[in-house]
Amino acid sequence: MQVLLDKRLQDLVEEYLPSEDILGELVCFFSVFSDVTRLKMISALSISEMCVSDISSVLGLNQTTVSHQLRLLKNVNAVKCKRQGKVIFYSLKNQALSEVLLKGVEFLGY
Amino acid sequence: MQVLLDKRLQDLVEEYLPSEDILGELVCFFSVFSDVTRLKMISALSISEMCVSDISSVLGLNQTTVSHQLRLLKNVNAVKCKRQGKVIFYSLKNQALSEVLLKGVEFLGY
DNA sequence: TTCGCATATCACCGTATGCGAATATGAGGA
DNA sequence: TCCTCATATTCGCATACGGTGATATGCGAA
Repeated sequence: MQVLLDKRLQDLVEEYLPSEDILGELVCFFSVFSDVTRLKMISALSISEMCVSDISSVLGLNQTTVSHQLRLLKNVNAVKCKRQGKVIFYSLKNQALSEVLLKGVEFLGY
Repeated sequence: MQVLLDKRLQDLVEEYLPSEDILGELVCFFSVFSDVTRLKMISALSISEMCVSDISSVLGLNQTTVSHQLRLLKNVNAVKCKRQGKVIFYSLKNQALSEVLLKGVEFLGY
């Protein structure tokens, strides 16, 4: 195996490569977008806050599935929730989420 | 299960929800960023084109692993390659990749 | 406090994914 | 042609992940 990379480039890579910690956080963040169910949920929530039943109903998903993914989205700080009586409303925590999604659409050329 | 969503919002969601096809492509695209190994490779390639051995060497990854992930990245149009004798150089296909990565970093607050 | 309803958690299953050893391919040089 | 070397592919393994039925939790109403 013949390595062509010169020392200067190797140093550059080592300098700019994010730390293992940050890489892990990035993976968590981008994992949000790497599943069809979550993409649908993000899309829906980018239009309006909704309760679990709303999401479940409008997207035709099992309530358990929605709940499962919402916990995941909450764990990575993608959504926040507020309780209102028996109902819990979820909403996107950050505009950046929609922007990232748009970047993806842009990349695909739509 | 009590659905609170009104008809207008439901229509909006149905209108703006990307088709199953596009959702699938988005998932493929974002999957690029949802693995530490691939993130490292993208980071490295955003600095300079490199051959497989370079990537393998500078990132301390098994050659087989690198090859494996490069194929995946090529399948989703994230990288392109050019052969030069026995060596094959890989590079990012599109600036949007680095931009998306930056959006992620931005979201995390770095 | 007991009931009903919205949501969350648990437990399990099937599948997808990443890795790496062994092996194949394919290009240049002898 | 045959050998070498860079890269790709195959295959099997271990693990992670998504979905879902059964069940738990927590809140409001009665």
